[in-house]
Amino acid sequence: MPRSFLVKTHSGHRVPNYGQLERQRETNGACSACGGLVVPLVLPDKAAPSTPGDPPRPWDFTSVVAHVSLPLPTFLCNEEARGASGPDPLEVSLADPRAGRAPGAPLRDSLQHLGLPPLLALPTRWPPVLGADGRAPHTPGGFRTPAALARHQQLQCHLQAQRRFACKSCDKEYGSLGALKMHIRTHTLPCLCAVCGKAFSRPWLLQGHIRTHTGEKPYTCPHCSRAFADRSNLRAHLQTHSDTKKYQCKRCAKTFSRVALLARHEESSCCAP
DNA sequence: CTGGGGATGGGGCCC
DNA sequence: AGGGCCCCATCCCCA
Repeated sequence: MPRSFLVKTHSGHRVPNYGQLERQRETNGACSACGGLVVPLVLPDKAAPSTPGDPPRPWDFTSVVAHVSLPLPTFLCNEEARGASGPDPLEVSLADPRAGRAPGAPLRDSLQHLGLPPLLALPTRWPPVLGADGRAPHTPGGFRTPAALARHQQLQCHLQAQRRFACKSCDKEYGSLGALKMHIRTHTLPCLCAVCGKAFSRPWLLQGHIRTHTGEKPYTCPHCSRAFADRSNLRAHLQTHSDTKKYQCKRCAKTFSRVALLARHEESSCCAP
């Protein structure tokens, strides 16, 4: 059996000393070539006695040190992991220090080559050094505990809700950069009328204005054949043909075709109780 | 005072 | 990301 990837065994004490391994990692646990981690790995020990049918016992495993090309996240933030090409948890290479470099074959292939079941066990305590927020370094979206992930997602949700895009020319704020850019055009007025020089914020506003010069009225009322240059004005006109006006006075129940007419009525002329 | 046309502004959505 | 479009709103003016 080719076991050239084995660089350390714990024949004296079957249970690996993770504290020692972690101290080793802190001192020289990073791969000098790619910065990946060198972590303890538990593989079945074919030499250990085992009873068929019995669950494997700790002493049935041999702990080795393996080269992991990327640290494995424990809990992923969906938002941050989306779009990121994170490593397949099984795409882990085993290092052979005697060869001087990682063999390149994924751990899954190595285990299969050895006739071993895929990834019997990764040690439960091989965490990389974690930040104060529980996030594993070099692992976008990776967290050590569900609680750390939940805290992170709650914070991200809060920050997203708080994110506003403010206009520097006035005090308006918007929820997206696109909305802010659209608003900024109302200050810059980049669309100029070639006839009178009047400036507009958007091209279609300029087009509507140009119709005042050309007299074009492309929107025709189907009831009276009256034509309009603006669709909104046609819509307002259509209200005049309607029996039921859209806006109604709450005091006298009189209806109006426009909200402005209703407001004017309520402010000045409505005397009903 | 009322009704309505004309012109324009601006946010949001879709492609 | 940007343009086109929709919809709503507002102001001005006139009959």
